[in-house]
Amino acid sequence: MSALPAGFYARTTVAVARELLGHRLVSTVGGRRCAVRIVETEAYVGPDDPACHAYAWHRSARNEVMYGRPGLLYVYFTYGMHWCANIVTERSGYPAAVLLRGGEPVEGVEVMRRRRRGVPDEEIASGPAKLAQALGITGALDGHSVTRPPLWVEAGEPVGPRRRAAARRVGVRRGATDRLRFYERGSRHVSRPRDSRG
DNA sequence: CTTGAGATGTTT
DNA sequence: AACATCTCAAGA
Repeated sequence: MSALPAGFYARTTVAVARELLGHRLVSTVGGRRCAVRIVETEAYVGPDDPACHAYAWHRSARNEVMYGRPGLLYVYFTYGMHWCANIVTERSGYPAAVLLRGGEPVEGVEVMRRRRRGVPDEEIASGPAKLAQALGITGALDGHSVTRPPLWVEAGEPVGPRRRAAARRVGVRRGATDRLRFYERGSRHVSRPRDSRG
C-alpha cells in the first residue's frame, strides 16, 4: 500500500485537482476493498472563491475540516440525501479543497455494484455523490486522513496534460465561469461528457 | 438520446 | 430559498 504522502496536497488547489487525475482512490470501508481511478475533480480554491464553502472565510461546523491539515477528507451532506467527498489542500488554516467528482471502477467492482445496485459500470462513480456511495463514504469519514485506511489515495499512472480537459464547474452559480473542473478526455466515467459552454 | 420534476434535509 | 445531486419518467 503506497499512499500518496500528505505533502502532495499541500500545494495549490488547482495543481492538486489536475494531478489527482489517474491516481487511485482505495476504500476498505466495511471490510471489503475496492478502488476507482480518479477521472474527474473540481477545485474550490479558498476564501476568494464564491462557490467555495469557505468563501469569505466562512467557518462552521460543516466546513471546519477545510481549515485543517492538507490531506484530510472533507465530507458534506447535500440535497437532503447525498454525501460528497473532498480532499483538503493548501496549508493548515487556509480553507480550500478538491471535490472528487468521477471515478472509473478498477478493483472490487462487485462491492461497488452492490452499493450502486442496478446501474451500469459507467455510472457507478460518475458524479460526486455516486462516487461517495460506491466507496462507502459518509459523514463518518469527515476529517479522516486520506493517507491511510480505510480510505486513501494510491499512486497510479498520472493523466498527462494532453489528456486532461478543463471546464466550468458543475452545479455552481457564483463562480460559474471559472474553469476549475478537470477531467480525463474521453473517459466514459465522468459526470458529464462535455462542458455545456466553454 | 434529451429534458424536467421530485425527493429530501441542511444551511443561509 | 438555495443547495458542489441523483433518479425516473416521458418525449423526440
